[in-house]
Amino acid sequence: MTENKRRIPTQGRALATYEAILEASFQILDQEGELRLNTNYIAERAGVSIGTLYQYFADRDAILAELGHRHAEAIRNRIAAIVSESPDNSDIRAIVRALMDGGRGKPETRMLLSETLIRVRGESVIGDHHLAFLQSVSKLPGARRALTHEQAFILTQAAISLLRAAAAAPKLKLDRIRLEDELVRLMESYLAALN
Amino acid sequence: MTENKRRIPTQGRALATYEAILEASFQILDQEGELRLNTNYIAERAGVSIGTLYQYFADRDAILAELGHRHAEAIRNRIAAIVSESPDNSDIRAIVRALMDGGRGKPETRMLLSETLIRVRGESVIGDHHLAFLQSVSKLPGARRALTHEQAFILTQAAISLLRAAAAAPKLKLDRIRLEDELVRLMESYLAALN
Amino acid sequence: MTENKRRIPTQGRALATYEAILEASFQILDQEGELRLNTNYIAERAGVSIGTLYQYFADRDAILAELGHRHAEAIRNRIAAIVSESPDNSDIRAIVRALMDGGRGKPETRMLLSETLIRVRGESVIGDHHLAFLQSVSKLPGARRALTHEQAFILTQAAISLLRAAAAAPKLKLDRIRLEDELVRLMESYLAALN
Amino acid sequence: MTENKRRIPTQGRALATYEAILEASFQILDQEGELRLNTNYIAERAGVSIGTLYQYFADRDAILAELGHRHAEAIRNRIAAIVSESPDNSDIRAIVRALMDGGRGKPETRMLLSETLIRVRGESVIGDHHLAFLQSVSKLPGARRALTHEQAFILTQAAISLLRAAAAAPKLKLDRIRLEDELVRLMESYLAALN
DNA sequence: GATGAATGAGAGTTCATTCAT
DNA sequence: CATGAATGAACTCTCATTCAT
Repeated sequence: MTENKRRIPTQGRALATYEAILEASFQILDQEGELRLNTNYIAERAGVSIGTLYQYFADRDAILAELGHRHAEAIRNRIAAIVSESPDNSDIRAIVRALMDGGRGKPETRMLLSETLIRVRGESVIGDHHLAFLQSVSKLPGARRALTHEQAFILTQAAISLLRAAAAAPKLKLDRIRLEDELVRLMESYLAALN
Repeated sequence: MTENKRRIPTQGRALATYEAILEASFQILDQEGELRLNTNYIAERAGVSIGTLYQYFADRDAILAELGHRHAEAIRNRIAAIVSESPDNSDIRAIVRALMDGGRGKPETRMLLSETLIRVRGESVIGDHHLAFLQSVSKLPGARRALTHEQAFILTQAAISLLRAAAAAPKLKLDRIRLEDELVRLMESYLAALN
Repeated sequence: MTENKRRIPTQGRALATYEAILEASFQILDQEGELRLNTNYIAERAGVSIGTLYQYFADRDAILAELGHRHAEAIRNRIAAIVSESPDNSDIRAIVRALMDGGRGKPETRMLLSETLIRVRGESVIGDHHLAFLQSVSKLPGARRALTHEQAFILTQAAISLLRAAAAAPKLKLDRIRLEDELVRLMESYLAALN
Repeated sequence: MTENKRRIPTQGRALATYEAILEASFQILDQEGELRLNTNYIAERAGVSIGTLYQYFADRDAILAELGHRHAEAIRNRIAAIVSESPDNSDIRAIVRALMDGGRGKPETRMLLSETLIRVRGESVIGDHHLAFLQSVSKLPGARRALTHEQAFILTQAAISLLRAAAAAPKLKLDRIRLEDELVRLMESYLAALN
């Protein structure tokens, strides 16, 4: 809110411009990498002038932040959807899968968006994830006790962090299915150990 | 070795210069952040000319890589030392502690160095960590079976990744002791689950 | 056209800037020599920022190329004008004179511009000269037969090359009138020998 | 003599070093192009220290000049040899052939060496060529009269200049045999026209 | 609101040359 | 004589951002 120095438009053409800028940014990020993501190029790809871009976003980071924000929201929605669909069955695997598949773009892009969000918005973001994550986890049979700050951190960040590490090292060619299995194993065993 | 396009000196003055450049780089990174780490400033702080800097390092990344290399080596040495000192007692906690305390600088700096190393040197680095890590872990009672690629990845990267995440969000003010406890718990329970 | 990575402006202020950069470049080249022709100095003399310069020209060579392009065009126009004015009388001397006098600047500068154009744009340029040149030459009484590749090369390059050589050695203090006479003699005798 | 600020060695090891520097320079020029011809690299390839290089050559241009000097000398020797072998038969073709084949290296390299010599030593060089050239030409039946400055220039530079132009535009793929024929035709017809 | 020309600090890098050892 | 570590002026080019129109 206060972080975006510019108004977020809610109507018509202005909204379309706003979205075009974000979409262009995402495309560049996903297709050409972070190095090519500069404001002039974003404006060009979005079909607006650089001046217009700055009418909607205070600076370069604001664009990145919004992109990261939406990415995080997509993941949270996914988790929420999974949980609401089958509240009894909601388990670790569903959450892990949401983390792996949620959002758009290549794993590297998704990683970068998560990173960026943390970098430019700081703590609050992790708080967001905490919320969605813990809400889901707390419904699990094995999560009775109150969690310490550090335990919550592990629960909410372990899978994300490891997926990030995996995305950062594509040369390792980790198998997605097996990785999912191991992440589930990691978290389930940790959850069990907490009780 | 071959990655450094410039000669690594072995004698007197040149070696001192080489070290001065690395030391200055580390100081800047630790005290002023990555943004201020530019080659001109490094040279200035090292008390050498920019030309001298480029006689020892092919480019900016080469400096970062060497710093990361040394950081990783420090951690490996630490792990090796812990294990060799009390081979029977070597346990997960010792390894986690090595990861948390090994190397110099603020957590953020250490994180950045690990990152950088992965970014500029790629896979091989993770391989190095794998080696040191697995050698230690494999001596533990609970690690009998052959590990899959993905399991090894989890074992070697979980603690590192989470420490990285913790370093990236200093605002969370996580307690180091408790975090260590949880990391140990996480890994021990995972190891147990693997058998 | 496609070689200029940056947009060529067609409107007011931008066009003036574009021309100012070219004019400043030409002045520097003509007055201070190629060594002083660096982008910062060009921008300074043109009264624009270095950033502006790079908005219109992809790199230093692009400026030189455009200068060379205009120079070549000036010569071609001159030849065309001479030929169209007195189509019957158009002779070798008119062409040689166009080569000697066409374009602006000192002989050294003109030579350098021709050179540069060839260096950065390659063959196509020579092709352009060929065209203008041969069109003129082919109207002469003594040029009936079809020319081989090598003959056309001699016809189009002999005068240019020798003028270049003359410009490169100002210490020889060659007399322009006499040089013109000899170039005419050279080419007329060659043309005669071709038949 | 006065141009080389350093002594030209005539004995043993020093001479070998001197030659090694020149040879390395030539190799670099011919194989890797002018851009890679920097003093540090020359010293490295010559197997001497940069300091030693500067013991024998006042500056970078001095090396280039000596290379150009030797190149010109090779051509002169060639012409002299051709003429002395068959003084009766010595003709334009022999001279043109000497210009085309004399010296070592690719056409581009030879061209560059000629250029360089002119650039760094100026007029005197052309004088050298004049000498050798005119001596040969004056023995021809068709060159009786005294030549003007400009006529001598044409005679001595036409073939060189055109060969230079040909070397500068390798894309034209001019045929060496045919080009030789045309150069001979050009010069013979000019010589005839002079009488 | 929208435009896009203009800005300019600053980054990385090269290379001829010097001089203490 | 030879070494090679050190120098630093100079250069090209990028990109986030501003502001007059």
